[in-house]
This record gives sequence, structure tokens and C-alpha cells, in this order.
Amino acid sequence: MSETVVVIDFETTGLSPEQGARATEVAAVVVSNGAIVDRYQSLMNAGVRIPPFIEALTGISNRMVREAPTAGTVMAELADFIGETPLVAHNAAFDRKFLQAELQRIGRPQRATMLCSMRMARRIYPDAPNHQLATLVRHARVAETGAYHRALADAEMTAGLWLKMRQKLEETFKLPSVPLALLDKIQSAPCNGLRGCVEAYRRSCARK
DNA sequence: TGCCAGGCCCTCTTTAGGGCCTT
Repeated sequence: MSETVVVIDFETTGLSPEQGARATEVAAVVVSNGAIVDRYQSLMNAGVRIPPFIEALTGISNRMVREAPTAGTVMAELADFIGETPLVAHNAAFDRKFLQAELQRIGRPQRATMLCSMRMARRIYPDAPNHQLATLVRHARVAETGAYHRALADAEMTAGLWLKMRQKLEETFKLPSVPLALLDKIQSAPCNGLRGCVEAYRRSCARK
């Protein structure tokens, strides 16, 4: 039994909302008891032009977005979908700033916590060639569910990676479960502090 | 094609610099 999380992924027109970048697509998948149990995905029309480089990167064209629901409509649906469930994203700092910026535009502050699968992977797979999502998916033998740089496929593969990392922690340290509180401590500790985090967690459990 | 930002992380470090990662 593991706590439910929502894995989220944004495709955007650039790297920073403060520089005018907007979301073009979002996906969120609910992960519960070791599997994806629900999905949300939508392109969104924020009324901005997608640069050619981003069109080539994601395959999301200006024409596709023109025919999509407005960003406000999609973000309201997304906010209802995720509620206050803890979130996970690959390089969460990136998705967090777009989630906050887009929700702020519709007056829906985001309260859920967000864990980072990339920070977690740096601690659990320190020997991976690098910690890009695509590399980690291959390294951890996660099923590839679609094209990279599309929101639903990236969210699903991040969810798969998340489940593999939890499984590896359980097997390596003989843990009956891996609570989010422990994962939060692991991702906040130094990269070489994984074992120390787990041992501290064991001691805290033994005292209870 | 890859710059734009910014937080994380390592090291030839901590009074800093540069690579990684996301689009």
C-alpha cells in the first residue's frame, strides 16, 4: 500500500513564465497502490505563438493549440483533478513555476506539495549516465508509453520511474513501504545521504 | 539550433563557478 500522488507534466513555449512563456499542454496521472489509476490531459490555448524550435521539439503546433480549449478552462479542470493530492514532477522546479503561474491567472492558488523525481533519481540512481527523463526511463527499464515531450507520455513515464524508485528503495532497504515523508527527507538530503535517511527513518519507527 | 531562467549539485568549494535539467 502506498500513498496516492499525482504526477504532472507541462509542455510550454519556453523555460520561464517570468519571460512570457505559457503552457501549451498539461497532463496529470494519478498513481495509487503501484499503478496509474486515472489520467487527465489537454492541449491549451494561451493565445501566444509557439516558437519553431518548440514546435519541432514537442510536435505541438500553433494550429493544434488554436483549436484547443482556453488555458483558463484547462487549468480549472486540472485544479479540480489534482485537488490537494501531493504532486510529483521531473525537475519539479520547472513544472511548479508554470503550475503556479497558470493557476494564478485564474485565481486558483496551488496548495499541494510537489516532490521531484529528478532529485530522487540523483540519489537512487547515482550511476545513471545522466538524469534526463528519457535516460532514466531506459536505465530503470520503465515502459515507454509514447513520444517524449508530449505531456501525457512524459507524465506516464515519470509515474513509471517513480514506482520503480519506490520499489528499489523497498528492495534495497527491506522496507515494507516507502512513505512520502521518507521520500521528502531523501530528496532534501545530500545526494550521498540516502542510506543515512533510511537509517534515521528506521530509528524513528522503532521509537514509536 | 539553441539561446532565454533558476534551483540543484559538484568541486579545482563554501567570500564561487559551472554543468545539469526542464520547454
